[in-house]
Amino acid sequence: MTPRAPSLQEVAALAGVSTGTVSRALSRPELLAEGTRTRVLAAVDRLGYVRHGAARALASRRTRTIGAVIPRLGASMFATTIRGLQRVLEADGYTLLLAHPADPSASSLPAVTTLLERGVDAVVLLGRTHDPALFERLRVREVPYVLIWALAGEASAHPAIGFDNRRAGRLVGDHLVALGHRRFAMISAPTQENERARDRFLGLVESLTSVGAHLPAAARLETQYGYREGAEAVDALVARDVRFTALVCGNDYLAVGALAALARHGWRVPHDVSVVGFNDSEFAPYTIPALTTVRFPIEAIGERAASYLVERLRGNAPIASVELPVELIVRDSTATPRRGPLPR
Amino acid sequence: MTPRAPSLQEVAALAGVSTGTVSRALSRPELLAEGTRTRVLAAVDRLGYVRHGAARALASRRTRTIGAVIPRLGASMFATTIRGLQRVLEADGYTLLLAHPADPSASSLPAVTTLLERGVDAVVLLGRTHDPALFERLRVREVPYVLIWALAGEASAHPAIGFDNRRAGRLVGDHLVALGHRRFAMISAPTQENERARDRFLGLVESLTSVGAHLPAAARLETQYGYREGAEAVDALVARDVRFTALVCGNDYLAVGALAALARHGWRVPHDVSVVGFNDSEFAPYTIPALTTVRFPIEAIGERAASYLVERLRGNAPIASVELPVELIVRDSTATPRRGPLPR
DNA sequence: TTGTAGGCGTTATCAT
DNA sequence: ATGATAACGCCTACAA
Repeated sequence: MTPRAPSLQEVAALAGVSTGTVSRALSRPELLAEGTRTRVLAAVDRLGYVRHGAARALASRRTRTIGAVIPRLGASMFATTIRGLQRVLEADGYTLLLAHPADPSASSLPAVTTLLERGVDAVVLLGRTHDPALFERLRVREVPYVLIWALAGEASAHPAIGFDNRRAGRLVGDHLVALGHRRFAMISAPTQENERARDRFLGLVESLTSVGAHLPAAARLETQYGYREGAEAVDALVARDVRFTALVCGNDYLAVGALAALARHGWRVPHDVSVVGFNDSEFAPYTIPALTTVRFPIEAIGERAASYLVERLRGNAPIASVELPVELIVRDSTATPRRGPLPR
Repeated sequence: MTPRAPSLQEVAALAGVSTGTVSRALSRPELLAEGTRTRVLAAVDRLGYVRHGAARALASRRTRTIGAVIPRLGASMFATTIRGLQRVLEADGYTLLLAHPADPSASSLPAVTTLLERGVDAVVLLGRTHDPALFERLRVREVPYVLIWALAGEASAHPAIGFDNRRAGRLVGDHLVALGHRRFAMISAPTQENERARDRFLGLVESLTSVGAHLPAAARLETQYGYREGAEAVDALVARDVRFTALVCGNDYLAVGALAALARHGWRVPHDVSVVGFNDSEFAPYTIPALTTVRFPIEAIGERAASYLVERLRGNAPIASVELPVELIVRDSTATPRRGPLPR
């Protein structure tokens, strides 16, 4: 009648062995004699026994749990990365514990503290900008960690797995410049608080200034990622009477929204305007006519981060930092250069 | 020099009190005398003490952890729901533990087992289709749970929080029928394995058959969610020479991809074809010209599920089942009925 | 190959 | 308001 979950003791009693043997049957079955093992596992099965994680953790000083601090979950790019993480971790018997800062630009220290309380064996941090106290905490406790969507060397010596957003920005700039564009506009996330948006912007500018092309302040809009926002940004550019022949969109949602708005204003892509987007999402907009895209290895980031940590926890010293490749998928190479959109 | 994390003992020693007092200072500070409390908290601070979750869990038989089984993470709809979950849970001191079935249509039982091993206080399950053995496990252990993206009464008496996909399908059908449409096409996820896709489809058909409108087999395409897939589906419909004046897309990614492909084929929306999408993602495509959309409360699902469980864990008996409203956002009401697209 | 027993760091109960 | 102490359920030496 007692609905309490069965314990090791009870399994041991039923199988006629000691608790130690049951424990071994579950974690290192190869150490047991064939007969004992089957008998024990049968008892486990019969009782529907499930190991007690907290007790295991307390005794073994390991939780087989990995924590991840992810702001802006809901933006599907990070969700896809998490899926990569989870897939690999699960294969090694780890579970993923999620935490997020109160607000995307807030400190991750409280989130990390939560994770440490939970006893995570390792931590995944998104981005490169973090409170130094946070790293100190991790160091003191000797908890391995890795940054994702960030690059080592970017003002930090932490292990990191990601790609170069700045290089991606340059890639876009170089492509458009080569097509003959000189007047640009850009819609992006707030560069102040979003380091990835900032890098993409900086890379673009780097490329443009090298050939004397323009990206005047009036042609730069910062907004949240989303279809609606992309469309509204284009409306704003039109309202401001900004002239440009190339529009760079900080991610693919913005790009798709922008395309719709451009069509509404009667501008043809790529005849009147070239449009380029950075492809954060898992739903690649490659087939949208004329939209050129930078493609990122978003799921690979998660997978690599997971393998790195798993290796670390095995006591190995895997390669600490990985820069994954970015790729430009060109859809507007034919028409160069454009007439340029006219004000309304 | 020992990098071991400080324990309750050490804090107690430093503060000159017993471990019990330190424990209370952290969980129920109001029980302590003003002076003792500050003294203890100072010691906590000084040592950088962090509670040991496993030990806490072992002693208190509570982990303050909630598990969620989410297939297809990466599809941003679920990510947004998770964010809702997490936001509310965090406010009550809970942490979210993620698990997922090996493959979206596989049993969730192993995932739930993992979570139970971790000692989760409650479980969130996505969808209504689950192994009965799973519910049995939860019942035996008296672990509260709730289904999300599902409705109670849908062949189950489990607590559930979601919306009626079937009703959403009817909503779309009724709208299009009222506009005068009689020839339909639909692009959706595989209805065999995706219960939400199936419900949307069934609802649509329900509405159509009531007025004798068509949705012939040749006009139904099943594919994965994505821009590319939406575009390819339209190409396939064209290739098959299917005639329709209304196209229903199973989610918004498909819809956006389809719109692009329709444009490529020279069909104007909504002049030649009405297009409707179900809005799963957080990036609402409402501003895309002429795209009519069914909007779902995806984040609210997570929030409600979290509050429900938190209340349950507090020992209350909150309302078990919630049906959230869906909303049709019409963008094609003016033009009725259409000429209908011509084959290529 | 299997059993035994000493922790692991809290919480909760019971005194005081 | 505070202290002492017995669980909590398992893992892991170590012994047999």
